[in-house]
Amino acid sequence: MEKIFVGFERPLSCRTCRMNSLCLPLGLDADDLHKLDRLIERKKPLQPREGVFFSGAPFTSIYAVRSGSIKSFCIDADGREQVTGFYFPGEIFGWDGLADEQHQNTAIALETTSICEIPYEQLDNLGNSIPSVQKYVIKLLSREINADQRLIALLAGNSARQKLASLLLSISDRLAQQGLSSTRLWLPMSRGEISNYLGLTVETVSRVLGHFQRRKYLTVNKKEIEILNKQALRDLMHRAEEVE
Amino acid sequence: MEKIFVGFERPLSCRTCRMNSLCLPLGLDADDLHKLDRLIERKKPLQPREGVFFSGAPFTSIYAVRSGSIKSFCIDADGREQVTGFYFPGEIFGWDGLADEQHQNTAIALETTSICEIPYEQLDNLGNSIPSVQKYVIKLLSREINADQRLIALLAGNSARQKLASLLLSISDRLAQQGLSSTRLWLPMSRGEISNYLGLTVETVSRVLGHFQRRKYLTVNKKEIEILNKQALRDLMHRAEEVE
DNA sequence: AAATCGACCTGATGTAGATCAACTCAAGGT
DNA sequence: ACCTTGAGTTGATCTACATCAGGTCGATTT
Repeated sequence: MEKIFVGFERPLSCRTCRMNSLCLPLGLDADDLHKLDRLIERKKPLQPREGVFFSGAPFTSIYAVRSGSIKSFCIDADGREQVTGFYFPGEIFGWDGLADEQHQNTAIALETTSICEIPYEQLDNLGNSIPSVQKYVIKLLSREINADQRLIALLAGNSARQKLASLLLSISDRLAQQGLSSTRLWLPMSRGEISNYLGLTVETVSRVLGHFQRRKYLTVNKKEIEILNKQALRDLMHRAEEVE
Repeated sequence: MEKIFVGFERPLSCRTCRMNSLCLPLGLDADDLHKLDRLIERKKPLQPREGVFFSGAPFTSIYAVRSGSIKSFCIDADGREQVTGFYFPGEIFGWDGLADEQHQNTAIALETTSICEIPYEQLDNLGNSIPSVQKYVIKLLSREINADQRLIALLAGNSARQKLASLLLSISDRLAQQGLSSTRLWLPMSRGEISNYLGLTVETVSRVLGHFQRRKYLTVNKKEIEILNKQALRDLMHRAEEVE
């Protein structure tokens, strides 16, 4: 009684999913993979702005992005939204609910997005019989910690140009990992979401993009970015000053 | 064949350690607790500025602070130090090495500090036979993620006053958790370390402390802080503006 | 006790990025 | 076709914080 997927994408199982080297590369044998397969729910695609989970909701699952993109954010004490992450295909999100069994963040789709839902309790049970599953969960969590700490370092000690260069390069790298172009990118999030994430204002993001364009580091066409001089952006992140 | 601890502190075992409700509250029975006990090394106290592990070193263990305090930091591409965390008694650090089996950060003692070393491989093995150990490791990691995300929100969207108020309240709360005073605190780190952590300069930290003092929110005497009006600091974090 | 040093404070000035305001442009709606 | 709406850009101005430049103080050295 195989579950049949009816959308426009058809990774019928984790076995044939082109993400499986990114998403849950557990080194499972065919039998275990089958077990994993059965617990993962391939949900129907999310509409743009549709929510995956909401702040305060009980934690039940983690999620893998299959296509599209996700932003997660929290609302702090004074009611302002704070974007905490963007997630692209092959990436896993939703860990924020694990500590207190209740989500801290809200996660919404930035565009039409399909995701796999992985019920945590079942993953946990699977982990009891297959030790590598637990280990992989731990590895994913520690990667999230490293990513967050990189962001902390970025926010604490860098200029607007450095922050934006860093974000663009990060997105470029992450898209490249799934075999997409690393130089022509489509930004699924708005300028407001970028600026919020980086601790800047929309105007500054706009001006920095203009600056990069004048310098011929890239071209901007609405949400489409073409990176022309990746090295210049990389240099910018290291040397604090730009050479004229 | 009990292990005898010869320092000036004597939590002979996790069983009698006054931290055990914070450090590893695993709900283990006497037998399992004994197993845990045997793998934990209680190291001799660290001198101020002495290192626990260094960036690039292979990951072998995680560590619990028994007394004193730790700062962790990384050196980014352009050679600048970036403080990524402060750790107080009852808190666990060292997770940053798990993802790549190699530490991203360096951790040093801020004062005379004693720590417990928990070899990760052995903890992992213990986890194979006692499921709650794995689960607790996962919980600790997800707490670290939540803490990092709070810091991200703080760095991205707040003023110098809000950042400093937030740090002081966080330290106050964490000291209170171990039954110490939440109003009289000793800051083990320098102004430079605080400013670096918060993405500010020493001068700004100094001026903000001066400002808080003039407002009678607290008194400052070198590294000794007495909080006089905790509510004012809390208000500051929420309402962006101060009432005159 | 004089000199050195490092951590911290304080004042004057500079500036990156915020804020305020006006405008363009594309997408819907009527 | 006209109006509305919201995202994005651009320019003028403002300001929180950085930077620069002295200071004080206490600990350590000579």
